[in-house]
Amino acid sequence: MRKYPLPSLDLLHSFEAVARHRSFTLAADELCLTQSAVSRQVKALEDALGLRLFHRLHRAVTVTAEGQRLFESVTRGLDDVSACLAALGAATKAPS
Amino acid sequence: MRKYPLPSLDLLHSFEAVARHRSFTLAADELCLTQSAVSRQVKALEDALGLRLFHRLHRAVTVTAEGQRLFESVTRGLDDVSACLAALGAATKAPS
DNA sequence: TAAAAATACTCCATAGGTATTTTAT
DNA sequence: ATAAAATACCTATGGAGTATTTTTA
Repeated sequence: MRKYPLPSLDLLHSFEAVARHRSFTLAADELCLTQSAVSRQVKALEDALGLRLFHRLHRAVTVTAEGQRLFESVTRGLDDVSACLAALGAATKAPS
Repeated sequence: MRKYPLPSLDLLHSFEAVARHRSFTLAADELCLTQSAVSRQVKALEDALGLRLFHRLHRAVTVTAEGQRLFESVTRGLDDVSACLAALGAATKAPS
């Protein structure tokens, strides 16, 4: 009886970065990970949700309709939490 | 140049469960983890943020003022993402 | 070709379990 | 004495890196 049947939230964080940059490589830079790791994270998220989130094109990545909806939702959430932490004067060091 | 200097979002998820249940043990049950693991996750989050989030009392756990603010913010975010995923018909299986 | 994503392979850090101790009443 | 959280210790897993392959314009 879990209130939130959610996927790993860390995967959502990576998803958000990819959607924002429209690039796995740039997202990886921001997240201090390799392109390889981000690629697998996004795949893991898509598998967990049973949704395709990105269109992999030749030299571009675009979000699917579902991806766009999720992106907006996650962005709202991260913005909100981020603002909350800033207001609380929380340390802003990156995770691990 | 990371847009969101956020802690591990998975830790926020556990934090939210503990704050809601006011219990590490019950949160652990919900999260399919042990009390031990949840205790360490919350400690890791508090360390990462440099904030004390809970008052550990004798037979009760209560959130601090900062914890309450964060709890409200995280709850909003999780509710929103959760609703979004439900609307998209995403699979609801738990993460790994 | 070239630029970007996917993947095979490997490794090891660390997340989590078990068992125990501590705490507070 | 009890119930809950913290912690020491250990182990296995899976997350991440490197190197390579695939894709497609």
